[in-house]
Amino acid sequence: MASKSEQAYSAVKARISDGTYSPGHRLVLARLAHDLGVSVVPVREAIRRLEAEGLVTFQRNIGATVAGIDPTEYLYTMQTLSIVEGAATALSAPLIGPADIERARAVNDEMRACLQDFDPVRFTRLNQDFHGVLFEHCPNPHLLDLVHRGWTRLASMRSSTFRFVPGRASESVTEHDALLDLIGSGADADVIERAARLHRSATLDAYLARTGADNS
Amino acid sequence: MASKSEQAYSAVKARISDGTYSPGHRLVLARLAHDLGVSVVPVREAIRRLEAEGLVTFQRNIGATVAGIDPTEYLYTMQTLSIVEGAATALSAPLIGPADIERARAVNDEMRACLQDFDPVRFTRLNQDFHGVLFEHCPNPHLLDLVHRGWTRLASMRSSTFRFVPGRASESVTEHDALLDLIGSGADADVIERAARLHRSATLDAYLARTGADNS
DNA sequence: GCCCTAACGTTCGTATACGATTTCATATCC
DNA sequence: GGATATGAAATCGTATACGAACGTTAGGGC
Repeated sequence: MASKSEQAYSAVKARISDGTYSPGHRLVLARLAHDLGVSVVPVREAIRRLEAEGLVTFQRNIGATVAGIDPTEYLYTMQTLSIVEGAATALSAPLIGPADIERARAVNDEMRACLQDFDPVRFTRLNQDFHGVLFEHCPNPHLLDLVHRGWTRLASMRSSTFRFVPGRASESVTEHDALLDLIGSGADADVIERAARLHRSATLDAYLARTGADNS
Repeated sequence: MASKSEQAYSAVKARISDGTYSPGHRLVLARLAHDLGVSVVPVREAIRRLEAEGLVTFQRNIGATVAGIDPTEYLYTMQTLSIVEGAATALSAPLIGPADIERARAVNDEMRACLQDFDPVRFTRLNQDFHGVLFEHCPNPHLLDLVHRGWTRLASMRSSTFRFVPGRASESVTEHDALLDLIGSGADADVIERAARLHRSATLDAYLARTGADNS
């Protein structure tokens, strides 16, 4: 059995990711401890871990709250993610075989099929599966960890994802195919890195364009 | 006054960075608590934070040990650092003014002077100061945080730094000047990013060449 | 009517205590 | 003699308890 700390960590993280605890929600240690059936010490540890990942903000003698979806935070996260995802893709590319590309292609076809009856949660999941196949052979686990942290952060503010820019989803699927072509043809690492980075930052640009339009 | 957790965190981190606790050193909670004059709960929190930063490894029901200087870990950290430093430099470049460049140049001159009577600790500190000036205006705090985490990781295994490849230090100083020239001349972000990334990965390459020579 | 102050309740911070798990040494059996 | 089981010691994991800090509200003074 996992430790109580792990339980608390997973439980709170899940509730943040699925939206049960919205941004700004106050996380009272004693209350969480009661709800989860454990004492406050493991809950404290869980909260501090979540703080280290940027999912909650913690103020001494005040308490923890679920981290907000500040647009600038979103920008920072997406920009950082574009950098580490791009590098991780480029590093992984030489190790990706034809079988992997076939699997990625299959996932991408599912994403294309998902464009009708658009389900943002399912689409996001498939998107992670797609890039997961690419990163499977990533030779640098540290870099991969940074990618996963970025994904987790995005999940906690997932109201800011594809849901907001539906047109971006179909572009994304097209770019996936192009990326697979590049990898399959053994393109230079520089070219692959640039493509992967732009793939992510284009989503950010679409978001910025949309919010810019809203403000005008 | 800072909380006991903070005290414990800073104290243990400092002792890891300055080498008091060498890699592999076992960190016993009760012992640390006694030495620091606090109880075990704050020490636990401190250890978990250090674990999140990768400075210590923690095994359930077994305990914590100072993270090792596994050569592959060094490789991962340096490679990741080359990526995030490169990107951070490129993002910061447009915001760096002539006064900043002058300051960076002054720090680099200090580094050049430091090449005689080589003091690796001082040199590493000046190196961080140099890049610190460059990152001062970095528009993405997340990215900057990743850079700082990388530096901290390197500090914990600083026996793997310039001390091992003395010839690399003078190259580094020369590259610093070239980098400042690039930034001052308003070069493209791509060019600056590539130069900054190579600047870091060249140190890694020098290390790999040296250890490779040792093994043959 | 408004502001300042003080007391209250809520929540966090830390210490202590006890139960759970692992490890190592020793003794016993094959 | 070697391998395995058993015990004790060490260490971690968690619960509970109490003290400290913060925010809020009620009361009094201006």
